Amino acid sequence: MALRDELKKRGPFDSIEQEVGLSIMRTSDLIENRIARLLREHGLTMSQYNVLRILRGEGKPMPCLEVADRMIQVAPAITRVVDQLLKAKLIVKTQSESDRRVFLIELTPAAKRTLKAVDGPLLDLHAALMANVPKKSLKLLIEILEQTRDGIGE
Amino acid sequence: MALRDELKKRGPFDSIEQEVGLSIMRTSDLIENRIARLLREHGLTMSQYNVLRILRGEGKPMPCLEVADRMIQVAPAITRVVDQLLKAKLIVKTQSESDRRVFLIELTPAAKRTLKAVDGPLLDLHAALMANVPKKSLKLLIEILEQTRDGIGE
DNA sequence: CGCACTTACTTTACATGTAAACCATTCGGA
DNA sequence: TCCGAATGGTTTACATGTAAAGTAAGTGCG
Repeated sequence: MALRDELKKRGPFDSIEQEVGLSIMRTSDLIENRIARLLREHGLTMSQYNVLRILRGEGKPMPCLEVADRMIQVAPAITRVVDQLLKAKLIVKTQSESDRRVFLIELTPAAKRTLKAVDGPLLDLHAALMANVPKKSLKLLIEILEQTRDGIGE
Repeated sequence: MALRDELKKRGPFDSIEQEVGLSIMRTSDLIENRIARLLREHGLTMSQYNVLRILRGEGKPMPCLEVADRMIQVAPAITRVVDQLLKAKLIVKTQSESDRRVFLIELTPAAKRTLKAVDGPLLDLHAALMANVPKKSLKLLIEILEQTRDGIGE
């Protein structure tokens, strides 16, 4: 369905650029909702999952802010997510000995199990979300979006 | 820059579908941030602006939930935004006489002035955000994203 | 007529994002 | 060596999104 109808918008868009912007944001929203719902079934929120995923990718303890940096998130947000994950016993936090300002976080075995349980369904979900779009369009989409982001960079 | 580098991701993506999903979400985020910043200069948040914009589009008083519906937002969120806009004297709220459950909201002259002041800069911003992308790609983007959304619909 | 059901909102509780101010620790340089 | 600046985090305050429960006011049907 055309975006204009989805949004029950009366008039036409003011410009094609505006329509593209809204289109990207709307599509993103739909995808996020679906992913969030899947993760919720496993007791995780998006940002909690992201922290765990980054820690797994790294494979060893990481400073909080470095995790935040990879999520392109601001510091206060990480502090809270880390607190939640600590409470859920999905990570452990230790003070670095070489620099006592630094706190390192690390996955617990329980977190690793949870991640493993999420892997398959999440991959399936991504595939399902894009099932309607031919591979060729997907490649094109990646290219155009990358080009778009390059033009936005602050 | 490739998404993988932007996210400082170590390994490759697990699938092209996943990469597209992340790419859409990341691009959306960048756009939203820029728009939010512009609106903030005019004392508005995204959702406040959206409410005002919808009211202007309608041109006459509207029930709260109908506004929420067009924003694809859930009821509680609207209640709060409406409260803020009331406090900022950008809308007025009256109880419908025909159905006393319904509360109608309407723009104040101040809101109309604010909207008018935002129109130009916002249109310029949308154009600037997409300046890097050829018109043809924009049209393609709209098509592919629409196709994507059609495949997601719940 | 009267009671169950729906509708239009509001309230509360929780997760998240942003900005600004605040600690503690470390670093760099006079 | 001592002090101010930079760094790693936390806290607070505010806007937003979601879910769930509650309230007030219509609607429908026996």
